[in-house]
Amino acid sequence: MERNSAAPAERKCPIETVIHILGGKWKPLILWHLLDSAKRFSELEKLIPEVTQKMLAQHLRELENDRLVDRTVHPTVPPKVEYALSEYGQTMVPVLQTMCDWGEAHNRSLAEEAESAQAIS
Amino acid sequence: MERNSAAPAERKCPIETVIHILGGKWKPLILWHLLDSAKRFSELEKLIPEVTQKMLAQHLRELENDRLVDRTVHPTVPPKVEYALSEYGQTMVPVLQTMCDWGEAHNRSLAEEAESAQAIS
DNA sequence: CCGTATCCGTGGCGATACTG
DNA sequence: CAGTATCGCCACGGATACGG
Repeated sequence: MERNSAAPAERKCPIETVIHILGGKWKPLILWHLLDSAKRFSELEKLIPEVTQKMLAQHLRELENDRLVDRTVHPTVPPKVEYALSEYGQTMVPVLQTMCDWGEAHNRSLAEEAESAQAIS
Repeated sequence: MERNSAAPAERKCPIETVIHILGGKWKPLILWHLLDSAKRFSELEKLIPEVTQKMLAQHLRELENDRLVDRTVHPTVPPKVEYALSEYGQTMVPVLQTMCDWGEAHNRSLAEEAESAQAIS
């Protein structure tokens, strides 16, 4: 591991920090799904069908280490574990939102481009 | 290549799009340095000493393909090439800014944490 | 000065099987 | 249900050398 949490490197631009923290393939998706409410492990698996158990577990660990999500274990049988955006994780919401807005606009402009290209042919 | 530009995958969350576009190791840094003014290839090399020519060239090409930067060739001897944030690239500024702000705040809270840990010992 | 070409190592990620 | 363990691919990225 060692790619997350307390990287000793000096970062000229703080953007690097963000990239580093949600640099996993599924990190943003996971956070996105946790935005509205806490989710169980199996729920996240269903919400993101393409992700493997390994990566889901690994990314959740890293997000937990970075204090962005809280992991709550209910001592029941069968075991029940819930993941929620931590108070600190809430501070990431504007970042997620801004990125999401831009992504939407970008996708729309791509769609328009494809449309006008089709109009030519 | 093939990792950038016109990915056919359906993206549930537009955040994926952003991640995809500035998913390179040096992309955010490059854009960051282009924020205030256009830069030459060699200037960017000096501003980001750790980056290799290969990666700098590769990332600049991808950013150009994604319409985020404009590449201007001055037909002089010796050749002079300038890279600038395109008009479309300007729309990315708020994203960069938000991420940067969060990164700063995060680094600060990490520093405080280290400080209080030191106070104990 | 501004790149491209080639070789190669690292690690992110997937697939599968196993455990408390 | 909620994970861990192990194996292996391959794309990302670094180093070096070469071309316009």
